[in-house]
Amino acid sequence: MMKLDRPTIQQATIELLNEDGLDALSMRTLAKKLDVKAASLYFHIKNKNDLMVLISELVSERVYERLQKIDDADFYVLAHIMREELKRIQDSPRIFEITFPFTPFRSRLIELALSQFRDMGVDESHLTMVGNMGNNFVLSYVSDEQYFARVPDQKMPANLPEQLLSPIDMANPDDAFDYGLDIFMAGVDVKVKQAK
Amino acid sequence: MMKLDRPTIQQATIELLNEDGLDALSMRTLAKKLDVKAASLYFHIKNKNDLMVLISELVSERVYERLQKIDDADFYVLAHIMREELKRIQDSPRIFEITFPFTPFRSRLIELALSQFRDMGVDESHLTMVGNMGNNFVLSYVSDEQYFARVPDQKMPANLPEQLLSPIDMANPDDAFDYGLDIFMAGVDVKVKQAK
DNA sequence: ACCTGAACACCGTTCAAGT
DNA sequence: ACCTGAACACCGTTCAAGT
Repeated sequence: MMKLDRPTIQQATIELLNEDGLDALSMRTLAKKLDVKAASLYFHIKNKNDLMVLISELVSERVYERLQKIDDADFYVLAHIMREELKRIQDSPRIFEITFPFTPFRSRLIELALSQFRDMGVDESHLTMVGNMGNNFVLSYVSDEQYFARVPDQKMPANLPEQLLSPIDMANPDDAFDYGLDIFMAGVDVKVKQAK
Repeated sequence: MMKLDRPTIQQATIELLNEDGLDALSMRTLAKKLDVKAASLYFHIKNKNDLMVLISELVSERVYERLQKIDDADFYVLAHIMREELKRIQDSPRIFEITFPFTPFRSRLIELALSQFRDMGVDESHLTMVGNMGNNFVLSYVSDEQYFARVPDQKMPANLPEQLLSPIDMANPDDAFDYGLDIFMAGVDVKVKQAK
């Protein structure tokens, strides 16, 4: 029916991810969704890893484009936009974790974050550490959000100390994200001032 | 030859991980290493996920036992010991990420970390957030360490801005870890004082 | 009690062959 | 140029059958 091309494959991949998650995504299920045979996909994409990179690049591009429209965006802004775009695709944080990080748009985001930290006063020798840490914070946070949104409450252990971890206080996930981001940014600030 | 039991399987799994990594670990390769057929493994363990949990529990137990011997261990100590034990098994951070977190020893570690943060003055409503963040920091850090130790330098892009990211400044990975941990702990401190 | 042969229902990927 | 049938070399898991 529909002509098969990379954007179509990309779109179907995202739909499949949002329906059943990364573990259910195979070249065969993807082909079935597109009413095509698995082998056909290989005419348009090199392999499955390529497909994963395509997704991480799409997310990175969306984040990058949104940031272009904002003047003087700091890491607070970057982190919030990144989280929003990651949340649009189920398991996208895991995809970021398993793919090679230095693809075009993702590299630009890294450069951007690094320049933001440089502006905060972080010295060169610690820049990549801080950049990685900021990146990992956002990825892990959204990964946890998506994980606990899927794990049914019953599977949570009932004998936890004072019910502390039940739904991982995802009651106010937005506040919790801001709180964590504050911790990170305040910590960076302290270290910058210490160095002076 | 050797009698097959859970500890033997556990040991072989760790050796296989340290030789070829998680992606190369299959029930069949594991069986081959033990001079046994894949089906035999299922007499001793429920399934592959069970095996992954076994590994995460082993690491957690080692961390827990070491912490028991230290009086007044704070999160600095916990994080350092956790990193050391994670580093002993290739891809163990990824195993932590894909397995259910509330297993016996791992739960104890979580409780321990939470009580450490409580002692620092973190209030109940933010405890799990801070606990998750500390946990994610250590896991992501070791994951990155192991990742960049395996990716050959040639695969790194040559056109990065000022060579900033080349070996991800893994020149002094220990200092970088301390720096990141300082950021986190200092940030927590700031937020605690803010709340007062 | 412990192990295996054989099978089932999947994978990712390749490639000659079709249109 | 684009798609497919068929195959290859793998997976995790089950289970009747063997000892």
